[in-house]
Amino acid sequence: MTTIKDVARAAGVSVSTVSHVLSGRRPISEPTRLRVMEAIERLGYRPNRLAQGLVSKSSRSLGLLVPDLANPFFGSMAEAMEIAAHDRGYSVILCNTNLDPKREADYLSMLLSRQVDGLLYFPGTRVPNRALLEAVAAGVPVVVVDERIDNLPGVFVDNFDGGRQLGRLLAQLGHRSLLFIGGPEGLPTVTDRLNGLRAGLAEGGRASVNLLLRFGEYRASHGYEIIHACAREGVFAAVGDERPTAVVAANDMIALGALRALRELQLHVPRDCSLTGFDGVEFTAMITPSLTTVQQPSTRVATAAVELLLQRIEAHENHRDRERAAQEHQPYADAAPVIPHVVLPVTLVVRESVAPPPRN
Amino acid sequence: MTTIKDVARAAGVSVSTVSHVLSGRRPISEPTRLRVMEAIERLGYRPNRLAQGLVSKSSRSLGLLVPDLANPFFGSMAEAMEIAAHDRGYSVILCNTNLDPKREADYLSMLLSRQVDGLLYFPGTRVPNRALLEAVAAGVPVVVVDERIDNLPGVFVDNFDGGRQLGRLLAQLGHRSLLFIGGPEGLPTVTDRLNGLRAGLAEGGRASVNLLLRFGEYRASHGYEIIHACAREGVFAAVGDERPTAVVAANDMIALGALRALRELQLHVPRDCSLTGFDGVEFTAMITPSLTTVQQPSTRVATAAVELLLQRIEAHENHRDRERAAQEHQPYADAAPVIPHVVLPVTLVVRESVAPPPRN
DNA sequence: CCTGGTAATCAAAACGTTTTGATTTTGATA
DNA sequence: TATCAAAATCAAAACGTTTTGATTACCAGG
Repeated sequence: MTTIKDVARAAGVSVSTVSHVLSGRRPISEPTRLRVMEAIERLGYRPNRLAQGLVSKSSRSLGLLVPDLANPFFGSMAEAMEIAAHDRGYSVILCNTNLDPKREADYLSMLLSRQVDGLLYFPGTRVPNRALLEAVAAGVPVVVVDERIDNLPGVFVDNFDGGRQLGRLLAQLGHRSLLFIGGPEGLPTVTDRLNGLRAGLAEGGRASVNLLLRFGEYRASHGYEIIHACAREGVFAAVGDERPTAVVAANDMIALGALRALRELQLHVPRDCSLTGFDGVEFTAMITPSLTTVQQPSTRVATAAVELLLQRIEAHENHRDRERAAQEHQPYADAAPVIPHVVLPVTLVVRESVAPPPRN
Repeated sequence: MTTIKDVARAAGVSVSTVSHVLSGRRPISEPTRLRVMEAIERLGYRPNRLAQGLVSKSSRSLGLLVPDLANPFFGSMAEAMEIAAHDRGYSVILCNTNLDPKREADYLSMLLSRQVDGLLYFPGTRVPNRALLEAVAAGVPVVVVDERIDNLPGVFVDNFDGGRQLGRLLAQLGHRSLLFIGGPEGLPTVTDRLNGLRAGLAEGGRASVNLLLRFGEYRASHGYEIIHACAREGVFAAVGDERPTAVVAANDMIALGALRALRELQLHVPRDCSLTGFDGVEFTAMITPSLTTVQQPSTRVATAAVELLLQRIEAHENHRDRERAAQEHQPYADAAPVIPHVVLPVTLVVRESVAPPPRN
């Protein structure tokens, strides 16, 4: 490894001069600058970020905690976030939590050890992770994404509105009996989408709709099993308003599994039963039938999250500096601790998987 | 931040004693050990990995360069790799190359700055990236995954065999005219799968098969467009052995797009045309019709890649140490520079998307 | 009762940077 | 020509660790 010392020696200047050439924090004469640059080039010098981080107390990296990268929703989110972070000079340390609180705690500790400047966190469970709250208490800037946690800053989509648009659509088509397959019960995304759905159905003129609720995981297998379980219970053999004529899945993966199961039950989508998803991942446009879903602006969500996190990081650093400068007196209490929640709009994408209910 | 110094002071011992308690490299008396541990606990001390890395010259982190996380194939690979790395005490820095050589070079430089111990690299183009080769030349251990690069160590699946199994299957079903939709022309995975396909067809008794070749990108849109383009050229209107009765896609994404297009052309899969994919990502089991594909053991590939990389890293470190110890004489030339290539087996998964060709 | 090895501890150097105070040089102004 | 500020440079401290002699205390073997 060639170090800044080697460069200094090669250029015949002091170490600090090389540093100043690189950072531009102090004026350097043109001839010296050129000599230094030449030496850097010639020796292939690359500053050691560990050393930089040690003195600057900032690693210029973010921790990304995500439940399940195999899910393309999280995949594209992670991709967009990494790109946004890279654009602003930050690296991303990937952590696969698998929704396991133990793993999360483990990762959090590692990330703090690595002096990350901030955390991008996808919650996957209802109760906020203890270790996360400790990290927040320890002063690490955090932005929560996708799933709301009340007193933490975050970026989300308007899940209620998405649900409402679905509800209106289905009501207008004439559906009076729905099966809602949620993710984990009580999770804000699930609850908001469901409440939105109810509101939309009401707006669509269906005052009283038969709404069957099931909860579980955000996975294809869950959608698949719920449908089969319902079938075993005779749900789809019922008549009149007892029989659901549409399945509303809380996300696209669940819908995918449900679609598979419906097909195995010889229920044609959308002829015998409509189906909707949520998130709008790429494959929903490609499958047969193409899936009616609510599209999240994933890139915008990801960018907004990184943006917000970097803002917080800067604020945090300034705060620390100010504290250090004026440690003897507290001139004014901290400004109102507003917790920013960015909410982005969603778009209903109507595709082949919905139709009026069968009449019989 | 509480540092090792604070702990030392609190426990009434020297800094090096604390370090030895933590590392176990020198004996420490039980009472002292307990006092130190208590202080660590009480102060919530967490060693600063930047500082550790600076002195140990190892950041205990790996760079992961992946073309496109939105693709669930790469998503699950990345997930499995991160988990394997984490299990062995390494963190993963995520880099989204998007197949852009400029971005790759950029990331590589950043990763070297960050003193990563090794690189996990998914090549996406035929010509190996210049910057990557420079990194290798600079002595950074690299393991290439999925796509072969001849003189770099790597982990791959038996693409030829996968192609062959598909060929045998289709030949046995009676197909005599196929459309192969590849990824980028010349890419080893594409070529191997195609050559395997040919071999399989021959083995299956179809000495001469009409094989129409198209190349492009590993994306759904590519499969979609190729099918439509072929239709415009009248490929599917041809008669006899001119008309392909099966479409072999070089991966699942292409197959997904092709399926969509075939459906738009009113060609039923598999009645009018069979279809196969490659990789075996989760959704292939869920779509309609479920997709016949070649399953990669992604977790095993990922684990093997991490394993191999860590081996190389250790070897590299020992090598450096030995060099330093015995710098005056070269006792023996380096052992034969064997480039390990781990090849893992694939599994043909036959599902609904294939059938005998229509007879007419 | 000495000898030597090991256990236990400490002090100091090193890792590669940035930052800061001090010093010298330069150029313009009075 | 003397003065002063700004420009240009350097030396040294600091960041939080690990590693490595060096030192002391202890105990067993002769």
